[in-house]
Amino acid sequence: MIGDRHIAALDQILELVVLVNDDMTRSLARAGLTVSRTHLLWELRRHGPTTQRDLAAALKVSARTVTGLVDGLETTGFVSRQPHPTDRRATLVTFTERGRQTVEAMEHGQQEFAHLLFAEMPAERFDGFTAGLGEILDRLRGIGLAQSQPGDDR
Amino acid sequence: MIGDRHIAALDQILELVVLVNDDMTRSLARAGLTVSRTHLLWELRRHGPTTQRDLAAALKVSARTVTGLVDGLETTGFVSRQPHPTDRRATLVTFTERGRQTVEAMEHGQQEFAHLLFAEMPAERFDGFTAGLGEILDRLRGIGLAQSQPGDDR
DNA sequence: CAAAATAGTGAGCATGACTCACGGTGTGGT
DNA sequence: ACCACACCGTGAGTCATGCTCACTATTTTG
Repeated sequence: MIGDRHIAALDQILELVVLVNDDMTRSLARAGLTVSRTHLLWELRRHGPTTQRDLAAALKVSARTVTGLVDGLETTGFVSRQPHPTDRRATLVTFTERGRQTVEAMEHGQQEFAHLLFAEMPAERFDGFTAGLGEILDRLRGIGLAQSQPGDDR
Repeated sequence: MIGDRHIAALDQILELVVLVNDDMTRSLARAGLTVSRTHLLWELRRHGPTTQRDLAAALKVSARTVTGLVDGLETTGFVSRQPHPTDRRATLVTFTERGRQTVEAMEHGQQEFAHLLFAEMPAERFDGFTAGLGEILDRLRGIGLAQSQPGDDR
């Protein structure tokens, strides 16, 4: 029956999630980073100097969590805290030179990773994959994600 | 150029990872579970009553970590510790009735989730997707996963 | 039978997430 | 102009997950 093939495909997706997660975590550890702290650096990359409050909203975590992430990134020299020019309550988080260079190196590494995954794939298969993936993403986003219960993770 | 399409596809994959992770975590929280504890339950489901040492090997974590996971699952009533019949050093971790029912419910939920993702997808697109996904998984597994540097996670 | 290996756990550490409470600052209503 | 309220960041404390080191109890091995 068809159902079995669907379950097998879901198992493949779950394996992909695990492999990609593990790979990212290892790569980031080599660079002296964690996944959460990297999220924060990417937000800085997108939006430039940002208050901790805005970072909390963008990363969907509490303000207290951002304090901890910035503490860590400041200790290891990737970002620095600057007073906000007009609001003395707020602090602006900005890249240090080292932080900026690290993020640029990560962007380059990401391109290499994409090349590694797709470079030798026939165009037809690549297109078929992205078409299916796009549809799956639409459903995941659309269903609100809150009702379904995959119940497991591999 | 083609490279841009590859990067876009990688971004899709990273979004998928995030969405699936978040959805799983939420679903499990509703059931009173966490990802790691669920891994342990699935191992019990596959292999029946198991020593903590074997669970540690299966889950690729330290023995000490298994102690903590079993502590939590025992407190919330999903598993119980039984003395090993022949080795008085070891303990066998077994399902409680509640634990067994919970895992069966999760399996059912996973089937619903697969149905939700794939049910209305044309067979041709489904096949194209799984073909591409299979090739990507082969590369991820094969490359050892340790050399590449995606550097980012969304 | 003594020495070495194994099974589980206590203690202690780090990360990342949360809440609650609190001090300092900005803003709006009267 | 002022006071009450809202907002920003952080200290303190909690929980889950991982780790190592040290220890006891037991089994296996030489």
